[in-house]
Formats: sequence, C-alpha cells, structure tokens
Amino acid sequence: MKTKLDYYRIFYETARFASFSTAARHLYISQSAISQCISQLEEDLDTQLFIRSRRGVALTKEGKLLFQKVESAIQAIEQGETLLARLHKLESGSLIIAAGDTITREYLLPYLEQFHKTYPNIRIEMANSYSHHMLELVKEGKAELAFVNLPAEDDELCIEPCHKIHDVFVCGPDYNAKKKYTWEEIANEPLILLEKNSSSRNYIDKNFAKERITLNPQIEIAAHELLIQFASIHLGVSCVVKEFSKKELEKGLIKEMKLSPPLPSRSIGYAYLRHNPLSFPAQAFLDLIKRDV
Amino acid sequence: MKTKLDYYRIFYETARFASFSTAARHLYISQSAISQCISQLEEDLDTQLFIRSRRGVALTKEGKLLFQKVESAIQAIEQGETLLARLHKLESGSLIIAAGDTITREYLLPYLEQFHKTYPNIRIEMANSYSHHMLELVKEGKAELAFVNLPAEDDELCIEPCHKIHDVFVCGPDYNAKKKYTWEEIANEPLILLEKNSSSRNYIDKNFAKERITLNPQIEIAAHELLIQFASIHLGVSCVVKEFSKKELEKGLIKEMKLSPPLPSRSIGYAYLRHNPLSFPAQAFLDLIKRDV
DNA sequence: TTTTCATATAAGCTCTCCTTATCACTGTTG
DNA sequence: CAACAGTGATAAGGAGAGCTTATATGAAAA
Repeated sequence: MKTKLDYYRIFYETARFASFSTAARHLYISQSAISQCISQLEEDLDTQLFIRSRRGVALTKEGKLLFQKVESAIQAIEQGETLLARLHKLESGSLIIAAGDTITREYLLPYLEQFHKTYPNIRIEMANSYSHHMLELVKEGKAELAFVNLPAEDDELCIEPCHKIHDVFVCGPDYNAKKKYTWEEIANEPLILLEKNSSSRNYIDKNFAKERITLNPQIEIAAHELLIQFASIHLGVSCVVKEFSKKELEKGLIKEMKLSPPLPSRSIGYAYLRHNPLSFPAQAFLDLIKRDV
Repeated sequence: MKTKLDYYRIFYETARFASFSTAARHLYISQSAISQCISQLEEDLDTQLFIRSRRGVALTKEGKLLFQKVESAIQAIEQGETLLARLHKLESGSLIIAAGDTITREYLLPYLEQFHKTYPNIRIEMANSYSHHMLELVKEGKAELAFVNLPAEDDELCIEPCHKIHDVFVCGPDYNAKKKYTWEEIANEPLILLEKNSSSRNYIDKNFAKERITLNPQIEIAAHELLIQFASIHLGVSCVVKEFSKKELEKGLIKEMKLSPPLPSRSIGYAYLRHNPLSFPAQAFLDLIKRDV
C-alpha cells in the first residue's frame, strides 16, 4: 500500500455525493482540498477515478470497482468504532468471573443480579472451579476476575480484599453449649469441617496450629451449606462463615458458640492481572463491589 | 468517524508485530511516531488498545475487537489497490464492444483474436444489434466501444474513422459485363441491394440521389454475405464492400464491374463516449486497431 | 450575451505528524 | 555485577502534507 488511507475517506464521500463541492461542504473542508486529494489519489493509483462534468462527477469503471472495496473498508472501520463506543457505554461486551460456589451464592449473587439489571447486554459467564484454580484461570486469561478467600498472593495478580468475613463455630439449637469456649475446648467438640483442600479449612487449621492444636473433625464435607444443615440436626459442631449463615442464625436453626478469643477475621478478595487493564465490564462490576467496601 | 484513518494502518501493523519498535522499523518511521500515534488513537477512541510490557505490546480485549474490524478494512483497501493494479496490467477486466455482424466478421475478427491472445484474462462481450442502435448502446453505457459505418455524428460521442472501405458493384463470373459503367447504366442493371435501413444502402442511395438517380433493386436482403452469393449465381448485380469480398473476388466467384466515376470511399469508424475516459481494456483494444490505421 | 454552477489551479500558511534525543525500565550478557 | 541491548514514553522542534483563499476555466442555463 502506497496511498494514504485518509484519501480514501475523501474518495468515499465524494463518490457518495457525486460532487466535489457537495462532499466538501459535508466534510467541512474546501472544494479545492477535495480536488487536490482526488487528483493525488488518481496519480498515486495511476488510474482515473472520476469523470468530471458540469453537474458534478461520476465514477469511472475503475472508480466503481475501487469504491466497492473502499466502501466495505470504511464500513468496517465504522463498525469498529461503533463497537468500541457501545463497549464504552456497556451496551455490549462480556465478562468472565471465576468464583467458588459458596462465594458466588452467598456473596456475589446480589451483585450479579444488579449488574445484569443495570447492563442487560453484557454477557456474564461464571467459571466455577476449585478454590485454588481460580487464580490460574485469571492468569491464563480464561477469566478476567476471580473472587477468592484471602489470604492469597501472586506476583502477576492484583489482589484486593472486598468483604470481611468471620469464621464462627455453630451448633444445633438444642445443643448443650457452655457460655464460652476456649480453643482447646472447641477442638474437643465433635467437629464437622470442610475438606482439607478448601481455603476456609486451611485457614482454621493454621490458626489452631499456631496454638499447637490439631483439629480432628468427625465429619468432613465439601459444601458450606451442608455444614449448617449438619449442625442444625445436631450431628456436631460446625465452623461456618457467620456472614453466610445469617439467615439460619436468625431463624434459630443454629446458634453461634462463643469462642475466646474468636478466630481472627479474614476477607474475600478479588484478583485480576496486574499488567492488564480491566475491560469496561470488569471495571463496572468492580465499581459495584467497591461501593459496599 | 472522528479519527484519522491513517492511524489505523499504524495500529494494524503494530498489532501484527506486537511491538512498537518492530512495527516502526517495518513502516520506516520512528518508534516515537508509533508511540504517539497509538496514544492519540487510544485517546480519540477513549479506550486502551495495547498492554505495554517490556517485551513488546499486546492487544487488550477491546483492541482485539477493533483489530478484527481494522484488519478487514485494510484488507479491503489492499484488494482494491491490487484490483486496480491488475486492471492496469490488463490482467483482468472486461470490455463490451457493439458492432454489426458484417463488421465483426469481416473487420474485427482478427483484432478480437489477437486481443484475446494478448490479454487472455479480459472478458470480451459483443453487443450485436441494428446498425443505428450501436451508438445508442454506447450512450446508454451498455457498450463501451461501437464500430459502425461512417458517416455518423453525435455530440456525446467521439467518432473516429479506422478503416477505409470501397463499395463496388459485382456480378457473377459469367455475367456479360461491359468494360465501364456509368451510374445510369449500373442503375438499370438488375440490382441486389441491402435493405433500406442499413447504413451501407443509405450511403449508396444518397450518392445516386445526388445524380438524381433512384435505385430500384430487384432483390433486397439483410446480409452482406448473401449479396455476394446471389451475385455469384447470376441473380443480378450486387453492391458490396470490396474489402469484405476479397476472397470471392480472388477466387473469381464474382467479378468487379468498373464504375465511372467510382462511388466515393467511406470508412468504418469507432465511437465512444466523449466525456468518459476509456477503460484500460478499451484503450488497449483501440491501440491494436490504431496500429493499422 | 451574461450568469451560474461546476472543477482546476496557484500560492501561501498552518498545524499535524514525524524526527531526534533522552529518559526510564528490564532482562541479558560479558 | 555492571554494561548493554532491547522495550516504550516523553520533550522539543522542524518539515511538509494538506489545508486555505483567491482566481481561472469551462459548460450550461437564463
């Protein structure tokens, strides 16, 4: 390609208006500019493009052929610009979020709902996987945002906390619970805990390990919601996230056991690639999240 | 569209090379120019297009979407330019020629053959119609060149003679022909002439009319070749174009009758729209014709 | 004729876009 | 480990492409 692309836009408009003067008015430049530009283009392409007459200009045979191509080129560019504008206004686009079941259901759901209501044309996809895999998904570009239990660390990622949560021990309503438990005491209760590969379980284990206590749960399960249900039917004492068990606590299906000192609070956080700018949808979603932080 | 199209070519190349520096080298401009251009483009579109890193750049999500569009735009332009180049080299294109049967067969045929041999990729189409209609076809844009019997006149057309022809009276080989005929004498022979709507017939009639002679042919037919055949079997005296009857005259199927003074010569000519530039194929075809003029 | 509406051309200026030079950073290499 | 080679960003300044205005030219309409 030898010729300036900008000439083609002028060529395009001129052909459409079949007149140098009209095109000039429309493009807010002088007729002279058009005339010079077309002459230049004709010279560059070594081809006469327009037939000049008194009532304007008409494309030559060669001009018509060129016009077809230029037209589709210009339209492609216009499509591109329109697309970006729409993305910008969040009228289209997509967003892939990686998050575990529990976080999705207990924390993200209302945000997802609101986001969809606000930007109905953004396609949201959830990438559900194992807690530790989430960050990988982001690093591989398979998800743009991940919501995970903190702490988590990664050089390539920006990880920010967005929601503080508290792990508490709960039991069924009829459970004969003392007023206050020490860590040793609670460790001796019949425990129902999450499986070892979960980050919540790791967190609890680590904290107890600092006190040189090893937890030996009677039951290990995978889902947070089962912890609550098992506790409520007196299968034992569960360690659950207080914020995720609000409803059941209020209804009295389970009751919180006082632990002294309580487990330190931890956070849910979001992660994204440090060096990649966030897409508009991702930005918008995080804005929603941040309003509540 | 607000943005300079030229930026998009730089964007395109930069995206392809995934590097400002490499693209710069390839485009024979400075790396700085690319950097500025992309910054400008990003500002104009209000969208980050590239993720800068130490080992080059990568398109953002939005950049990728834009790239798809830009790519097809640039390819369209390239197609257009290639197309023109091919037309220019006469590697493609088409040409519609209007000409009557006789002129096509007796005059154009060798040129058509040679043209096709020289430019095998140009599609030639013949528009065959009534002698007077030819010029209309050109004016309507349905044919680009017309070959007609002169004289012919039209403000919109450029009409040039390209082949001189001579009308002669011929008779069968056994016909008892005197040495020399006056116009009155020939008019009294049993004439076989073309039909009245043909320009050849008009030409003969007009010339005789100048001498106040009206021709009353015994037979009127439409095709030039039949004139020869009818004369050769002694149905009468035909008026034919000498140049188109060369073979039969040489073979002695017919013989020329001396007319004194002879009918003035006339020409075949070509016609094209005065204000339209000729397409490359038409130009090339005429060049072939003109070599022999 | 004269007027009017096209495009073409001339001359000059403006401002875009490119250049050079330099910085800042990182990963590589002697 | 320091110097280098490669990345992109930034500053400043200059060249010239591409615009402007003004005028010429030509054909059709009045």
